[in-house]
Amino acid sequence: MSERTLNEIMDQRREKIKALVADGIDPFPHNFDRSHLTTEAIAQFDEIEGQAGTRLAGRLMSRRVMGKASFANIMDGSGRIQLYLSREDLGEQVYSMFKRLDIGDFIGVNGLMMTTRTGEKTLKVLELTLLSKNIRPLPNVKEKDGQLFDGFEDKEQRYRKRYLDLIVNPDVKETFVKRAQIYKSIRKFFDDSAYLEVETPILQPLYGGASARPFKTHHNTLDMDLFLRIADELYLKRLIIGGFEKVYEFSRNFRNEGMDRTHNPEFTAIEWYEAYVDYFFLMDQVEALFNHLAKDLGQSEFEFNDHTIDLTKPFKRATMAELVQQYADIDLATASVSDLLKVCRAHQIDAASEANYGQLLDALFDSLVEPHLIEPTFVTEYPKAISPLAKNKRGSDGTFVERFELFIAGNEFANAFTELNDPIDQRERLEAQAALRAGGDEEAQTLDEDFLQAMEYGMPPTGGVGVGLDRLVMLLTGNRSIRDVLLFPQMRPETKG
RNA sequence: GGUCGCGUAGCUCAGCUGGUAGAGCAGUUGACUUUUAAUCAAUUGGUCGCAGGUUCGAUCCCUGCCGCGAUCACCA
Repeated sequence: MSERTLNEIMDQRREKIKALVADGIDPFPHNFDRSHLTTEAIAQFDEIEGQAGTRLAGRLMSRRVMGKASFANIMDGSGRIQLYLSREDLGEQVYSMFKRLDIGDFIGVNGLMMTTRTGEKTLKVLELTLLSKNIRPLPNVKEKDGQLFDGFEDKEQRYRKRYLDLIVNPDVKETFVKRAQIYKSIRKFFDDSAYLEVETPILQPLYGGASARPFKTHHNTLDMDLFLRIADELYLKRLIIGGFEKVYEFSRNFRNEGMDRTHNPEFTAIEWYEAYVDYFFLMDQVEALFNHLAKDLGQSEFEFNDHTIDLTKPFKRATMAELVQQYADIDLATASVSDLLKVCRAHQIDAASEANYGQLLDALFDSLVEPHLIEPTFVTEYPKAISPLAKNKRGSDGTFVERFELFIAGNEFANAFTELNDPIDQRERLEAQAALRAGGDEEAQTLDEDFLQAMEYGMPPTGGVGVGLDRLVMLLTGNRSIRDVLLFPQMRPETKG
């Protein structure tokens, strides 16, 4: 990093500030009254053309000085507009101040709309006010007809300095505007169905509701360790027990695990719970939610991971066993645990020799089936062994539970079950998880005594769903990396050497 | 965590399997009153990611480290 060169540029700009102050110009005034956004001024051109008093503000993005007259572009939150400035209109002093401005400065202008010889709607500037001085050079970007030249493309720097990315790369802004639309659309979906939006603790004395390793922190006054939540499930269920019959939460979760294209240490899930419904209801509801999102975004097909996904067609449904049977080519009606282990070994699938039927089925599913699930597909009937919070499949021998996951383009998008509400069964299952933990499984769930007590007071039949929101945003915005849908993705600290 | 690739000016990139670096833009100075990646002329700017090693000599070859990307393993 050549600090020296950069410092020269920055020194020059600091000197400019001193010179401006010496001339009685405030480089950082406190406000500016705008009459229009840049895009409004263009859209309302016919009404305001030629009328003085059009006041715009924004960041100076480019400049073309031709002696006594200049063109420039400013950018505000809505877009860009061209300015025309001349010595004749501004006077010697202001015009020469303009010539000493830098790309990146904020300015306010007052003038009138006109059309240039080449037909571009342009503000002819009669008054110019410096609003904020830049001292650090912006990435140098040329733009023509919406096309960018040179630009700011270093992925690492774009994530580290997202503010620059937002200034310079317009589609980045679009992704986050869309993310906000998606949140709004989800809220509307649930609010319109009489759901209550709730907030539950992020700092938890025990963590649960998912299988993952947590972040740990410490509260000084209480002198106790706390965990950042890995899921909000157990708290939402307490609310169902408490009598809120439909609740949802946008839950920022934290998992102390690996990072890659689809995993950030903190991420957002939406979870919702509804009393008296089962997973059949939830499947229809999830499908309706995805439909609703597609409709709100005005789109039915989405490009994601090299696939075109239609969210408005009916989603497929199949049991996990059917899919494993199909893709692993085994007859599950007769296959024993050791048969499943053999198939795992044959496909080089990592499986412990003491793994049970459910774990092996899940391992086969992950490796052999998941990648094939491109069209939206509900996979139903999960093994009980990997689902400690889900209710037994009705009319079955207890191997399977009433659970489904939604897969799109080989990725999981939703996880839901008919919730286990039998406090005796729940206690046994969490005790089994605790035994696994004692045996060294760091991801096994903890036994939350307060949660079990809550359930002992009685919990109605309930259905619950979790959807990974970041992945959903990836799907709906066509981004391949979770970092592209998070404004400030987690990065390793940048150190010298 | 494993494997592969990348890291050169503020930005975008060249740099011959070794002789201590170039361009465009940005910046600075000058010309130019309808340009739009404005143009023209001149000019500043570099610990070539960091640390070692090989060599008379390293941006280039080797080793380690740091960061990023892709991919595999685990998770949403």
